[in-house]
Amino acid sequence: MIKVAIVDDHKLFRQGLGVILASKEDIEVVEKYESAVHLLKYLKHIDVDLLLLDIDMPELDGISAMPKILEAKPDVKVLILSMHLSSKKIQESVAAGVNGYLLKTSDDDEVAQAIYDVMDGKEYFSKEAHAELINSFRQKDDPRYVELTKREKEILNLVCQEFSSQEIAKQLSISIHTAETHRRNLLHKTDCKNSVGLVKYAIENELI
Amino acid sequence: MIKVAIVDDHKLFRQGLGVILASKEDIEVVEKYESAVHLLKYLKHIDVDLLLLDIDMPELDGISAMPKILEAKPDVKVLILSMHLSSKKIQESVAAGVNGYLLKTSDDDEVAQAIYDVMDGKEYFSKEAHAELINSFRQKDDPRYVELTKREKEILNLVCQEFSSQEIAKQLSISIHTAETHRRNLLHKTDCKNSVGLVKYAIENELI
DNA sequence: CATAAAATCACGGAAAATCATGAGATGGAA
DNA sequence: TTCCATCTCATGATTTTCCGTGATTTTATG
Repeated sequence: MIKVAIVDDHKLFRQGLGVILASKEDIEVVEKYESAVHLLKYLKHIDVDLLLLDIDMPELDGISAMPKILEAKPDVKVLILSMHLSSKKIQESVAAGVNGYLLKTSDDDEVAQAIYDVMDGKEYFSKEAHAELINSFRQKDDPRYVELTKREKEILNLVCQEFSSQEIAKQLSISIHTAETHRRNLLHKTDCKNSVGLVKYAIENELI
Repeated sequence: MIKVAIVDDHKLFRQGLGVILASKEDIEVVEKYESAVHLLKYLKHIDVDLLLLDIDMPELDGISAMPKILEAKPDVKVLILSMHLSSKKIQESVAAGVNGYLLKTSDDDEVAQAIYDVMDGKEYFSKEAHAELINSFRQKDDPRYVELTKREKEILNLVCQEFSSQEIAKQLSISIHTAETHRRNLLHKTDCKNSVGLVKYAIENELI
């Protein structure tokens, strides 16, 4: 029997998925947690083979929790089960060390298949996740696409908090000229006309 | 038996909730639909007492579908089952004629109770939904809260499209002074420091 | 019609953002 | 070590935004 734990803040979803998986051969739902924080509290002391992990959760999201999850239980397999079809989320998930990525639009058979695959040492990414990744690579070939540097993201964040360049400079202990240079570079890189565009860019790309 | 249909784009959720509700006395899950569009296609010809309706769905969201739902089946009861705890959504739902509002964080017992209540001719709003509504009323009593005028929303839209006051004035064939006055008033009304705040306000309040 | 709300226009000035350009310092990768 | 990206700082100019204030016209509504 594969021992599975479900981590999702929607109780109805936890309950429903639990019932569905319980009817599968070889799969046993041993635990359910309403948040990554709850999971981490008990993870070390429970016997579990695989986690079905949601991303959107209060306090601590699934991806951010990955380092601590792997620290507490290095051998546990992790399947992301998210509603988001976003290349950024998928990439972050992979970088964080998950073994697969599924959508909540999938059905019980796909979840079961993913669990079997992952427990077999393979990876499992849903068809949609795959397509989304491929698509995002195309975008990267787009000359408009550019990565922002760490510092630029930092400045962007402060801009989005309605701080002026002067205030940003003060907070980061840099010259206002530097802050303004970063803003200028941000405008160029993102191909925006003004800070209004920057906010929208930041929101669209989930940088804030 | 109460005949219930589930409308949600997450198949896992539909399946899970279906299994859970099937185990309840007096409740029979007769149909499941992956979108409001699918529901509307068949609604007229099926025998159903109550809909468990999600809000976030591709093509047509649950709230926007309400007029057509009630047109196709005026006597059907509708329970919103959403992940969003947003006073705006709740208000829109009520205005659209739903009989209750539940969160996906609730459990099977609450859903069942809500179904019984609604079929009894009562309404059912979860504790959280209630609290959120009360809270939003407080905000309305807050002197900071003000409705934006039609023209202001128009200007806000253009601001959010990265237009300068000059360009806005040109597009609307008004003086730049007028455009600036509107922007000034927008900043005051929304209690923002600069246009960056305006964009965020517009996005949060779904004005763009 | 009267009153209020909304939309319009205007002036002057301070602050901030945007643009063009150049250049030194740093730290990591080839 | 050389090279490159990043981060840093700077000057000078122009445009845009933001603020305070006040006023007229238009529109909606009781």
